[in-house]
Amino acid sequence: MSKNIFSPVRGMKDLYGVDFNKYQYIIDTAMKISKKYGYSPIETPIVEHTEVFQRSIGDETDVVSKEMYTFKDKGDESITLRPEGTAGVMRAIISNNIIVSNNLPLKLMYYGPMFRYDRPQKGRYRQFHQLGFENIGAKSPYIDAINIALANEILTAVGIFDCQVCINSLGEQLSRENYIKAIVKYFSIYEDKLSEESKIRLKKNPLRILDSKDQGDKEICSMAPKIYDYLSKSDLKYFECVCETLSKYGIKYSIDNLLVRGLDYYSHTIFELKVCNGQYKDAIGGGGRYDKLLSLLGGPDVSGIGFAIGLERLMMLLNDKKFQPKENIISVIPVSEKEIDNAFELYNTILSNDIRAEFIHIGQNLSKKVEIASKLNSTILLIVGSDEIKNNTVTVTYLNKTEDEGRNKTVDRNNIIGFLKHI
RNA sequence: GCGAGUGUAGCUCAGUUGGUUAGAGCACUAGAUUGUGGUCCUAGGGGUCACCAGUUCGACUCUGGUUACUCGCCCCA
Repeated sequence: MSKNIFSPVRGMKDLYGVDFNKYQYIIDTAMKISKKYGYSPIETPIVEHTEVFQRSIGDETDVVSKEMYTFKDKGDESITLRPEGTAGVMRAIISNNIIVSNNLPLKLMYYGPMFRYDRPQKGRYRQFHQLGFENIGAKSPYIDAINIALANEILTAVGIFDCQVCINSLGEQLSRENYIKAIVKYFSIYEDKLSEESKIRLKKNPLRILDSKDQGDKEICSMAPKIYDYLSKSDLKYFECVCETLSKYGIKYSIDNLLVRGLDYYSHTIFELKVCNGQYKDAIGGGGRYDKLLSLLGGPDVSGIGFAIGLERLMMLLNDKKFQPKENIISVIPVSEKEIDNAFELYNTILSNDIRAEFIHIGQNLSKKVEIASKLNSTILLIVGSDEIKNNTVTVTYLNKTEDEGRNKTVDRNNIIGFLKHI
């Protein structure tokens, strides 16, 4: 097919049918769980000042440097379609003066479309959806563990059971800086053997070398200094407490010293939720603690922790069959034009009793109308003809039954609502 | 930004070393005739073979370019 304006813009897609049902189900489930944990919903604008993302995510990250949808508006202001949710939520906290104190955790959840100008592929779109949670104000290993438990609970509730929790710690800023110095020193020795990408990372974002999927890089990484030797005593104790608490919760996790994050604002506990079911093995969610994010954006110096789940990736893992609608759709059918008004009256009565129904009056003959009803997946027909009107009855036909099973049934018109409610 | 693969009917796809009028299944429309659809039968509609150029007597088929989609890499959720 040649290009036409009726196909969506590259990397964008229409959400409807089974996928829409999956989306709705995930949001509903997450909302329910979020209430239990004391989160309240927030919806921030899709567009923010470009600086909001530059300052929080980090200028050097790929997300900011090459994946953002950035435009000049008519006032010559640089604005950006949000590539993730956390930055906007932090900005909202500051601009609405939502009170955050060190011992009063503020818990917010959000969901909606995010935009990254990236090459589309399986489970990745330029407009995609995330569901995220932010817990701001208090810093404690217990809160970190609860946050991970929450992420895990949502996935389990939705029906993802083969999910693996990977955690790591990036420590306080000073610990991290020392560690980065150490790995730069280490990787510089092997610079010639590193992949081309990692050579660039060495200068731009050395931590990301640890995350490389290149075989050669992996071998070099296996001998690299580990962050645990560079964490301060309190950092280490904090991390150990997070792990112990998770164990107490009964949450299986694995410590991955090579786990790093793509956004610059993370510190301390970071985690990722991976799914490994053979056909697909990638992170469907991830997050971590951010000590300096709020103050970076001009807010109070308060720590927070959050995570986000990629909804398209999650939806991909859900079984289509469970999300196909299967209800008993009722169709009201007048036999001929003479009965249209009478049948329409019946149709309205049904609707006013909050029962879903269709009114099928277009079609040359009864045969045609039944065919239309059938194509609408209607299983129950209410036939109104001259005989029915005369006798004040309705003929009920079950399209999913055979003649032998009692396909047709005559019901008194006055009892029809009661009859339908018991189906 | 890099690599690979695909593009033929509404959908899923065939299409012989290049040769008349490009096919199948499903879907669609009608035959159905006065109150019953789904399965069987019959007929019918529907294609600039993604686009542009080149080679050739002749191109869906070969070559080059463009474009779109899909899948990887990078990156990320």
